[in-house]
Amino acid sequence: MERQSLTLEDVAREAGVSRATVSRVINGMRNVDPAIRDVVRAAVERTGYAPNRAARSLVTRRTETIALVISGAGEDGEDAGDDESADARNAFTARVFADPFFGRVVGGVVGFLRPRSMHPVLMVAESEAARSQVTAFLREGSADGALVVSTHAEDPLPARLVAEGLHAVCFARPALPAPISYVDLAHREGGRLAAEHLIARGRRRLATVTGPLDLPAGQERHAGFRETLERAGTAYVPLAEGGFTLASGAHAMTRLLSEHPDLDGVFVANDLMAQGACEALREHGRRVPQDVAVVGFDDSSAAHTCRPPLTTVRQPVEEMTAAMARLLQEHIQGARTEPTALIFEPELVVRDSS
Amino acid sequence: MERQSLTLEDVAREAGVSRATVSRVINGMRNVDPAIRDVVRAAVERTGYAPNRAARSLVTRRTETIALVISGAGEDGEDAGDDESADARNAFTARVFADPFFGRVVGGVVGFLRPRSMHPVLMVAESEAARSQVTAFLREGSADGALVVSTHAEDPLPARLVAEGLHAVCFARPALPAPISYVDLAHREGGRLAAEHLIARGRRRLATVTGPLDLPAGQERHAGFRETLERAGTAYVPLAEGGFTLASGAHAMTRLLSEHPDLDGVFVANDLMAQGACEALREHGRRVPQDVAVVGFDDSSAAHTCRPPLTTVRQPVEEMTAAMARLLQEHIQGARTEPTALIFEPELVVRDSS
DNA sequence: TTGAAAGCGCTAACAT
DNA sequence: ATGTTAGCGCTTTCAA
Repeated sequence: MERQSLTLEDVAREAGVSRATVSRVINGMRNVDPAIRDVVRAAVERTGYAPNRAARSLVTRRTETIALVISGAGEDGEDAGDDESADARNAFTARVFADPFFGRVVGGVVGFLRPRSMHPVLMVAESEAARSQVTAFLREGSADGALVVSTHAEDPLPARLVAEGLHAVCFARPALPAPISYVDLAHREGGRLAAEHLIARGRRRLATVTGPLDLPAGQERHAGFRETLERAGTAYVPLAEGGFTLASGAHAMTRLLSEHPDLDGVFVANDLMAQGACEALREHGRRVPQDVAVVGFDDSSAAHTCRPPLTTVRQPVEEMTAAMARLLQEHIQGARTEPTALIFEPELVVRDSS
Repeated sequence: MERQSLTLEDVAREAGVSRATVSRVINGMRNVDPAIRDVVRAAVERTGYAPNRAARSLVTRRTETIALVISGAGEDGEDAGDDESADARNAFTARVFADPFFGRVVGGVVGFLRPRSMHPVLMVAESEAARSQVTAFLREGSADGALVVSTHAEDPLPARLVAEGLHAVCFARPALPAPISYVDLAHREGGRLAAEHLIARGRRRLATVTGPLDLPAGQERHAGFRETLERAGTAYVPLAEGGFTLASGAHAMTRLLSEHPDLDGVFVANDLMAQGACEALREHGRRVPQDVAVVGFDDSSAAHTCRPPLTTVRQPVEEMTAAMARLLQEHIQGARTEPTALIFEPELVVRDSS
C-alpha cells in the first residue's frame, strides 16, 4: 500500500544513463539524443516511474496548482481553537455551492487548467480565520496563485493578497480598491440591453429587482437599466433590492407588486432571483409573459429551470473564469506584471419570459 | 513580487537557536524548553516566516491535500494531443456542477477538511485521459489520497486506484466490485419509507420514476419501493426510468401519465427529477398533492426550490462526505487498513408535495 | 533538551 | 549531448 518510491536514480540505472539525462527526457528538453531518449522512455515505462512532485517543486518553486477561493466578507471574530463555527461555515458553503453560478465558475476554471495538467484547490474564505488559511496556504507555496470570487462587497482578501505579494486574480472589480488583475462584465451595458428589450416589447410600466446595491455588479446593472429608461423618457423606475438568492427575488417581487399592481415588465438582476420573481408573480395571479414580462441576468441554469424559461442577459462566466486562470498563469510566469482588467460584453438571450 | 524565501535557517539565526529547534517548535513537539519555545515563536512572528510545503512534503511524504474526483465513465478513445475534446468535457463539467447534489458533496468534504487545514483538489474524470491524470496526480504524491464520486455505473476508476495501491474512498458502493472503502445510504430502506408514506396518505394508484437502473442506487431505491408495495398487496407498479436530471424526470412523468392517467401518487428517485415531474404534472393539469402526491429523494436544494416544496427521503450527503474524508484520512494515516463500508440511514422529510 | 548532519528526490549550472 | 555535483528547505536520526 505504501508508495514504493521509485526514483530518478532507479530509472537512470535501468536505462544505463545518468539522473540528469532521465530528468531531461521527462521534462521534454530538446538536447537529448533521440536513441537515448527512447531508451529512457522505455525504462520509465517498464518501471512505472512517476516523478515526485514535492522534490520537483522544491527546486522549481512551482506547484502547478492554483487556489480557487470563494470568498465572503464575514468579520466574525477569531475562532476559538480549531473548532470553527461549523454552522456559519456550513451555511455559507451550502449557499455558495447551491448557486448555479458557482458551477459555471468551476467549469471555466477546470476547462482552462486541465489541458495544462493543473488542478484547482477549492477554498472557502468567509471568516478572518479562513482568510488567514488562504494566505498561509499561498505563502507556504502550496499553490502558485489564487483565483478569487467574492460574494460580498468589502471583501478584504484581494487587498490582503496584494499586500503579501502573492499572485491573484479576481472575478469582478473588487469593491475595496486594490492593484490587482480582474475580469469583469460590462454590467451597465447588460442593464441597457434589458431595458431596450422590454421597451421594444412594448412594456411601459417597468420595475426592477436589483442585486445588493453595495456590490458594483448590483449598482451597475441597475444604473444601466435606469439610465436607458431615463433616456427613453421615464423619470422614475420602482425598485426593490434583493440579495441574489431565489427567496429574496420572490420577496422583492411581492413587494413591488403590492406597490405597483399594474406593472407589466420587470428586470431582475440575476436569474435565481428572476426564478423567485416568476413564482411570486404566478402566486399573485400574473401570467409570465402575458401580464408581466420578466428579464433575468446571467443565463445560468436557473434560466432554463425557470417556468417559463427566462429571457436573460448572458454573462459568459465560463469564458470569464477561463480568462481569469489565463491571466493568473501569465502573472505567475512573469509574462505579465501590471494589474490588468479584462471586460466581457453581455448578450441578450431571448426565451419565453418576455 | 517574488517569494522572499525566508527559511528555517533565518528564523534560527534570529532566535539564536538551531534549525532543529525551530522545526520542533513549529511542529508543536513537546520536548522544547518553554522559554526557548517563546523566543522562537517571537522570531517566527517577527520575521513572518512560513514553512515551505514542498520541502516538508519531501521528507514527510505527505501533502495534507486530497483529491476530490467527480468521475464519469466515458470510454472515449485517447485524446489527440493536449487538445482534449473541450465540448464533451465542458458538457460533463457543467452538468455535474449544476446538480445541487454536488454542492452538498463539496460542503461536507470542506466541512471536515478545513478545520484540519486541509483542502480538496477538484478533479473531473470523465474520460480515459482524465482518469490517467488522476492516477498520475496521486502517484507523483500531489495528494495523499482521493475521494471518488462516480456519476455512472461501470466507472473503472475505483478499481484502478486500488490496483495502483493508492488511498481512495468512494461515495456509494462501486458498481464494478473492488476492495475499496465507501460510504453509502440504505437506499432500499429509503424506497420503503417512500412507499409507506404514500400508502399512509391513502394513495393506491402508485407509480415510480426510477433512477438509472444500472446504478446500485437506482436499483435499490426502486427495489425497496416495489417490495414494500408488494407486501401491501400490490402486484404491479408502473415504472419509468429516468437519468437523475430534471428533464428526464419531466419526460418520465409524462410517459407515466399517458399510460396511467388515473395515478394518484408517485415516488421519484431523486429531487431533481421530482421537480421535473411536478412541472410535467402541472402541465397536464394535475395538482400536487391534491390529484397526485409526489415523494422525492435526497432532500437537495431542489426539494426547496420545487413548487410545491417536496416531501422527500433525506440522504445526509454532507455527513456522508465528511465521513468519507475521515475514512480516507484514517487510511492515509494507516489507522485503518481494511476496506470499510459506512452505511447511513435515510429519513423521511414531509413537506407539501404529499 | 538541544545541535550537527544526513538525507528526501529532483533540477540546473557547470564541466566534459 | 551527457555526466557530475551542488543545492532547494525541511525533518529526523544520532550525539552531546
